[in-house]
Amino acid sequence: MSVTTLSTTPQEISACGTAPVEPLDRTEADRRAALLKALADPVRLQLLSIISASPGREACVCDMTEAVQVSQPTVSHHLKTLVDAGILSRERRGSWAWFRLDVEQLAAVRGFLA
Amino acid sequence: MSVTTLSTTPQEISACGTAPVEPLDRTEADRRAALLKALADPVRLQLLSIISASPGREACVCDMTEAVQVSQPTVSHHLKTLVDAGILSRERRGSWAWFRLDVEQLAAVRGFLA
DNA sequence: TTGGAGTATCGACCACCGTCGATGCGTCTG
DNA sequence: CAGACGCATCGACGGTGGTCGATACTCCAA
Repeated sequence: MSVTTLSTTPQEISACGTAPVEPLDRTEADRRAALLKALADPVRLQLLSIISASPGREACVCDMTEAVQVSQPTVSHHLKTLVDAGILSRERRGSWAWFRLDVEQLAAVRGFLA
Repeated sequence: MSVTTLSTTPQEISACGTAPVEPLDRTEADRRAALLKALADPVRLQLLSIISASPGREACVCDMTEAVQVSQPTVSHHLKTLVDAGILSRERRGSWAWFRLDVEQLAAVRGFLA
């Protein structure tokens, strides 16, 4: 077969002269995008920074509502988003709600960003 | 000063008994959120996976439009988003547009996710 | 120079997201 | 028990983002 002949074998050559590369599976892409989307908000990054810097990587809501410049319902909403994504876990201790960082989930994000 | 006395010193104690932690600066949080937002889309993750797996970490648009299930304008739009975020760089070679991955920018994202 | 192929831009539509005030639900404390 | 406090949920609003078809732009080839 001549080098100028177009091939129909699995090792096909595209118009610009490169071998095609299979993209990431769409389902897996959806999963990863959902995780990144949960992280892609400035207020949520601030909340995570507070929790991450706190002893035991856990913090109480009352400390966070004072630290960021949004209303209490908005803080609650953002925390729920992070819990739903599996990045935080919620635990009630009496009147207060505590949130703990899931370090493995965050490590997983760093992993597929490599 | 008694332990039950509320303090107004910098080492204040909040209602739930922890020392307050300063959150991430809002401007820096905006910067990081913008980067993560650019990554937080399944189609963009698929495009990045193609580029990342290609020799030299660069790929031609024509290979990508065939690999993902969206229209050509949409592919162009997503690539522009990644270029604007500084994750990709664009280069024209004759008729074709090539995109190269900025590995340092990705490393920076992994860095502040630690 | 003219045609065609590869990309980018435009305009529009629809869905989703961040935000808030108001309100409901638990929990502790007089 | 009643009130107060901490937090979650609801409903609504405005802004943003993903998608497409149509179209303009750019470069190469004939």
